[in-house]
Amino acid sequence: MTKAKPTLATFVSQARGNAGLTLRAVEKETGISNAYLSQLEHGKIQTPAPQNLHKLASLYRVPYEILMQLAGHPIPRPSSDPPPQSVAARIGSVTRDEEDALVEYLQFLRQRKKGR
Amino acid sequence: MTKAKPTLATFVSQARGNAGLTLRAVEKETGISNAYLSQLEHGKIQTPAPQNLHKLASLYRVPYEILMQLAGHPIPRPSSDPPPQSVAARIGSVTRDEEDALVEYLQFLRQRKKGR
DNA sequence: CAGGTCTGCTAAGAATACTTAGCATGACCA
DNA sequence: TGGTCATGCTAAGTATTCTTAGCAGACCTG
Repeated sequence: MTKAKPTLATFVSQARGNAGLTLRAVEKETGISNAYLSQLEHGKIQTPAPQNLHKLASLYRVPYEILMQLAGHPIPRPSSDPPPQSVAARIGSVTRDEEDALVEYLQFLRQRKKGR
Repeated sequence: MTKAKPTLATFVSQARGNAGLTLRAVEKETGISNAYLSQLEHGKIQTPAPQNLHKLASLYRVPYEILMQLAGHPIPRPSSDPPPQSVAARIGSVTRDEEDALVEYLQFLRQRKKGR
């Protein structure tokens, strides 16, 4: 019952194994050097670029989101973001129309400041 | 009425303007150095880390996805092809770790669908 | 003016993603 | 045996993100 969470390294390594591809085959397909792929599968890379994760995801046919998550990258969610602290304090909770008006006002302030 | 397609630099710069924040205020909130923010707003940074884009997105109250897109990072396709059938076809031979990851992914999908 | 603070900017350095070059092992074949 | 290839790995170098340190101008206040 080991629910050991997979690391990015092990996940990518096993995914390649399942696909039955060699490092150099992956290199040929993705343009990512086999040396780098080896390092990646040995956990020596902390945060690979999303671009590369995407290439590997489509090649291995695994969800891109999972690689992103395992890499520690924030995943773009359709759900809205929580209210930001400092800005929230500045503008409080407002309707969308009020927010638009406030944005205009802030732009005006900034513009005037620049004019000086 | 010509809506010029914004670069990441201009977008982030204007977003900060709209929020009425200084570079150092953003630094204080996000932990990203003001020097780097300045470079970012002048187009001297090509692909900022998603982690940093996420911080800026929530602070400026702009969609994270937009920043990702402007930065050239691949974004997960909304719901067009959530479960890759190639993996499903292979499920009989996946490892336990991969199975766990798949379960996580399905939970993520359900939650997202529920979210909005 | 003199001194202080706030703003944005840049030069230089540190950290690290990623590549190039090449080594070691093993399989296959004459 | 000897040769050639395929495979994975590592050392060293390059490129780029991100930080630290500090400068220059604008705005105050005395």
